[in-house]
Amino acid sequence: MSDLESRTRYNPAEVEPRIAKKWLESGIFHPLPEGDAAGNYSIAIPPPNVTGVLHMGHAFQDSIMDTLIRYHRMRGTRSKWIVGTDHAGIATQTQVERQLAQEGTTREQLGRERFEQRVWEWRQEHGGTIIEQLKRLGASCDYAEERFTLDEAYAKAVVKVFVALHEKGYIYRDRYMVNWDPGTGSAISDLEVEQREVTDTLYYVDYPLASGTGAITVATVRPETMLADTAIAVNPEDERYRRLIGETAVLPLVGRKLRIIADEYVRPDFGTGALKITPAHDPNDFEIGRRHGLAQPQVIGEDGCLTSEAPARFAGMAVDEAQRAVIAELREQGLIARTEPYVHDVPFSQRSGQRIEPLISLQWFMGMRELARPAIEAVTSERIRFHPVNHTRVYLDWMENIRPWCISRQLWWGHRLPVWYRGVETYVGSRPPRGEGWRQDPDVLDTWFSSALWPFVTLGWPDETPELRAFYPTDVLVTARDIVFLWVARMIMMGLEFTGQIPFSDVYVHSIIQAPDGRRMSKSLGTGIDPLDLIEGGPRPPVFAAGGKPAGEFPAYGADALRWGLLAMSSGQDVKFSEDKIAQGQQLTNKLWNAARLILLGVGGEDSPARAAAIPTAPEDRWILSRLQRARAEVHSRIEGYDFSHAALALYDFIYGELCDWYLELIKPRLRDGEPDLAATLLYVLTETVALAHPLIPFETEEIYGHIPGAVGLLAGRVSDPTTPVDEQAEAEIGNVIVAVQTLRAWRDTAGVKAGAVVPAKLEAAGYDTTTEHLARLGRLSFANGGGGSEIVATIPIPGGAVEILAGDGFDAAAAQEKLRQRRAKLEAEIERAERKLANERFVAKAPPDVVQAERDKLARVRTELDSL
RNA sequence: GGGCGCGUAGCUCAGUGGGAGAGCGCUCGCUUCACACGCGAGAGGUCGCUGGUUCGAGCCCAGCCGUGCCCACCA
Repeated sequence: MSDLESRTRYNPAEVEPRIAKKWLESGIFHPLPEGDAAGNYSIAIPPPNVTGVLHMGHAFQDSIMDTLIRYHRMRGTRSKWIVGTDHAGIATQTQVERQLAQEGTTREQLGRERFEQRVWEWRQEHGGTIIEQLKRLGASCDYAEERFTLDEAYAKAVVKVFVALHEKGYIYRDRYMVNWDPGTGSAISDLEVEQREVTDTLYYVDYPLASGTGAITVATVRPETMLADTAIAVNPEDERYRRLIGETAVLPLVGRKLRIIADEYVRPDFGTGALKITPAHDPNDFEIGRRHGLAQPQVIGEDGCLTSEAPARFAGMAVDEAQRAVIAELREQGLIARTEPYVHDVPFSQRSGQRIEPLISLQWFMGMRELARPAIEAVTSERIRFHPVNHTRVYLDWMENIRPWCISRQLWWGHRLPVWYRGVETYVGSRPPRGEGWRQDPDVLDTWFSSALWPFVTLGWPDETPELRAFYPTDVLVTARDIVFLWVARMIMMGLEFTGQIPFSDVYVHSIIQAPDGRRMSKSLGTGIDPLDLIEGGPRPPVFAAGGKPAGEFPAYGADALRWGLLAMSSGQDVKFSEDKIAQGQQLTNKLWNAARLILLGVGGEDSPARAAAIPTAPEDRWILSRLQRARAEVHSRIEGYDFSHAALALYDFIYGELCDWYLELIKPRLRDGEPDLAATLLYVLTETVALAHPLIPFETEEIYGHIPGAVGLLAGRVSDPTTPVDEQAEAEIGNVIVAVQTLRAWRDTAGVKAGAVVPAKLEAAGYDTTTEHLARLGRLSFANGGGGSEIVATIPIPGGAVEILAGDGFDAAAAQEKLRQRRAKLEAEIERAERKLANERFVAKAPPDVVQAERDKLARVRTELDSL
């Protein structure tokens, strides 16, 4: 216990690694797969990228999940936090390719097999980083069963799912318009595309009519795609063009004849009302082309260069180069009628940051309509509930308009498609059919395909394992809203399709933590911070230096302070990161540490195990047990309602504002007297306080618990759900003392009474029979018994009456008088207001009776107080 | 274009019908024997604007202003 004596500051740097080690060795985090999911509690972690390092979003999300898991574990529910990492196709491949580039080589030079091996080696080396960081944060995951989305068992499950969905006809191959990402050289899904505002030039280009009677002018921002035009479309209702429908125009630079067609899609009020149709390079034109049976010549290839279908002089040019060349020729021929700057949204790849090149490609798709139906029903029937609820609508809107998912990726790192080709034959299965010459599809699956199976494949599916029975369905999915569609929706669909059960019953969508300047936290913007720098101390980036905080270093706040601060920051909204909240967490841990010191050192080393003293008689003891019970109820219900900021603040208010500010101050004299019943109560209160706080600030509470005489095992594994009586009478008695002491302190301050001076006084108030000594000590008064004769120099109203100050040490009588005068004025104003309100007939008639009664009570109370002055 | 949210003390944010709150910052006072990275006491808000509903509005409704995010195939 020596560190308790010597350390007046809580020292997380020393405590946390030591406690983490104890937890990991204890096996508490690894529940046996017994019972069923209905009786157990489980959460599947959103698997971080295997390449990743912990960022603030993880720290936040993991603090929430750990709070839930620890809370349920301590309530005696078998609780499992499924943990692992995601192979993260594009992200990981990009990282390793970057490394190869530094070595002066490329994946192509290495070849597929050796490249994949390199990635595995890379994973071996760096894949454990984020898991170690989770441990440092105190996350009580089941590390004994860490999963990886490319593990052998996982891969088997992925193949099984692919084959099954193919057999049902949901997975199919098609030549279709896809989002081609020139940066990664792969198709990507709609969800990986983001719109960015771009200023382009809108070119008005004249297409001469074949009849030689003039020209039709079209507007385009992508003149280079005109080389693949196959028609011009106008709105059938557009009077200006009606006579031209069915005629032909001549495609400049190419000479191809273009039919002028009518299509409702064309908006007469935009541009010239005539639209050039390029089925191979624009999603809308693709649809229009299909409707009208147009050819789909492709002039831009997957390499981002013009193909041989473009006129020879353009073939091989990069897209932007081709654009310049096309414009130059059009100008030469006088075919550009005019240009104007044009601001619009353009698709970019979230992966590579490059502008998406829409083109037609042969890819594998997954039809989602059938899978979406039960996933919609699961939410409308409230078998799955979103928190906050307004995400429900967003989910349903997206699901009801769901579109096919392009699942093939032209990458090497990932689950390779279980598809085999020989000539014109295609076979789908885990292994190639008998016979020579079968070649596997080179593509891999979108990473989210395997992620969608996470909650059940991690538990052993497709085998019927005890783990699956014990922990599936999981209870809650904790995530940010940016992957609700990408991941959550797909897990619901896949879970229902393959297990027949919802994968989780609740989805908690938490806030996104932004940098203090309101931008998103991002390493590349310089707006991110490493949570470890807050835990252990580290550089404070300039963006975080604002608000009085100097540039330089973060102090070592410790994991508990970080966790508490993050929870306190959480809300339904996005929130700006607040270092002050972390500091508040540190303040709390320090306060709790010193409260523990006072108690543990105060009760002596004697072996007095914590017990609720029979039924304590001292009002302050009954008060703290009552307040503890209320705090317990409050914190528990906040956790269960996914309201973590209020849980954190309720805990803070109890520890700081009740336990430390009042209870410990009230019992100090008794503590010095070494009263045994008090020791028992103190140890009980301390034990239950650290138990209540443990899910939020696990390290320190575990450390303190270890110092409590008679404490058994680890707090993290302690199961207890005690209740202590709520005691209204004690709450009233001590509540009055608190108000009275605060009033007296305020009076002393303004009256200029020396802070340390004990002032002679007389108590003229009811309700302090059992608490007179408390009032005297904390109010620094000495109550003269009987006597009298002394002059009353001030009267201080307190609940139930007043304290009369007798002539004592010199103080500012004028200031005291002024204080009293102010109080009187305030009381008179309140009386006036209450009287006016009660005189209002409509108020008395229409307001609820209890409100009216409360107003009457208040008026009576205030009148009494005024009279006593 | 559609949808969702936000605008409360200098800063970051609580507060969904009955007399405005927290943390930080600021001011004043305290080396009180758990904690001076502490303790005590204060100052500081026309609750974005306008109108409405109500006995009563920061809270409900409408409009406006400002601001953020999500979805969406108008060249």
